[in-house]
Amino acid sequence: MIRSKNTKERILNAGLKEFSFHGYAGTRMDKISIRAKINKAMLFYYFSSKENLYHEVLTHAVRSIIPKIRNIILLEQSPEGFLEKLPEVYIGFFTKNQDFVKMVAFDFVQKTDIVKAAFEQAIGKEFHQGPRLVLKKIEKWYEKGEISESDPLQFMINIVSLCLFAFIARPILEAIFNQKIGDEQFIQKRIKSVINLLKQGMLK
Amino acid sequence: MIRSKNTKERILNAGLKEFSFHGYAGTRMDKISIRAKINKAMLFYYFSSKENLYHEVLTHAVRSIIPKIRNIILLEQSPEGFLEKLPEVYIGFFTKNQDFVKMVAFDFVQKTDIVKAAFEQAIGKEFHQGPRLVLKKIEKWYEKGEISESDPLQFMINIVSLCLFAFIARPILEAIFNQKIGDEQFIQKRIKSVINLLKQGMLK
DNA sequence: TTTTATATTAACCATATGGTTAAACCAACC
DNA sequence: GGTTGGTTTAACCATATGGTTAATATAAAA
Repeated sequence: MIRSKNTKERILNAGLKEFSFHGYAGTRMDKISIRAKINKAMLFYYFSSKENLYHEVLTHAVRSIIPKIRNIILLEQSPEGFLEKLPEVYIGFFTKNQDFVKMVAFDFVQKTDIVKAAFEQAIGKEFHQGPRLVLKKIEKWYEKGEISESDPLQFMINIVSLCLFAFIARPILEAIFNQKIGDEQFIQKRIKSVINLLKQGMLK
Repeated sequence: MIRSKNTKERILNAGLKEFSFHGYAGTRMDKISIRAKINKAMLFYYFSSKENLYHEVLTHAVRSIIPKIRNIILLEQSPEGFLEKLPEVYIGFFTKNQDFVKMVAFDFVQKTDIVKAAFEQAIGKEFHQGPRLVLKKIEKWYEKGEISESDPLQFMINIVSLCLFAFIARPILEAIFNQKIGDEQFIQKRIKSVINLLKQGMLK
């Protein structure tokens, strides 16, 4: 036992990298094993199947982001604070976890069941309650006349779009506009731009 | 000849559907042939390889969107008009071409070379010139004091993010917020919300 | 009607790929 | 030292998959 107790973790890391580069269908089990520097059979020894490994990799990654976001999303009581802190935390996380973002992005497009399941499992009951509470909170802000967007869903989509899209579409944006995206300078500009737009555009 | 002169088109349509559902790696050639109701060998007879078929499907689709966007993006001279018309055209197109959006979205994440090549081929020289001109135009708007965002790249990313993200992330957004996205009502709300946010948030 | 060139198909092929197995390995416990 | 039980590996397997081929069907030209 314990011959190399980090084997499982090595597989998880290698899996994240491979899945994020090639998506579920495009990922090869032996490539993962090569990256993890172990025999391919170990993948099945520890994770029994490709689908299960994928699920575990995803759950593993999701668990690391939830707490950070939850605090802001649930605790922040003013729309100003909400619109100032969320972009910073979101973008900061996405910048430092581009593999994770890529992997989830693949699932945005389809395979929703697996991401959904991973989120549900990682978050627990709050998975359903959380979003509902947030939407309610936003609704109240509008009723009190603190924000100009009447539809809380649109309000949230606006925020998430601005924070996430650039990092998902990074390669194509770089190709079209012929500029580097993702370096420190860009990140700082992006955060500022998003916060400005959101505050000026949605606060009353 | 001409036994069924729409065979090629049938393949392209079936290809678009399959690629948009499963991505490049996840798409099976025989599934395409089944959907197109022809023998699998026809795919190779007309398109010689999976990669080439993918490329043709993409180019085919890209060609249909370019002219619409180009007009607004190049001809519109006022930031108000720009921010009012772009979201309507973008979102309108994305709504009516969700398969295309899905397919390109897969490539956003990686495989950029192929999308880029398809765009380049479909657009021609303007591929490089177009974006540069737009950025310059935006820069001038800022210099004249007509908009508040100083960085033209951020300006464009803000617009595209707000227009596109919801349609790419649709499945996961529906799962998290437990609401339908994509019906006529949502689309109209989305267009309004985006235009409002952009005008209020970026115009001076 | 025969010829010709394209369109279409069923059967086939080589290889890639997810997954299995049986044996070897190795650390700890007796 | 020998036994035990989790760990690791090389070799193997069944099937899926992109791609080919050779034969056939068919519309139009001769």
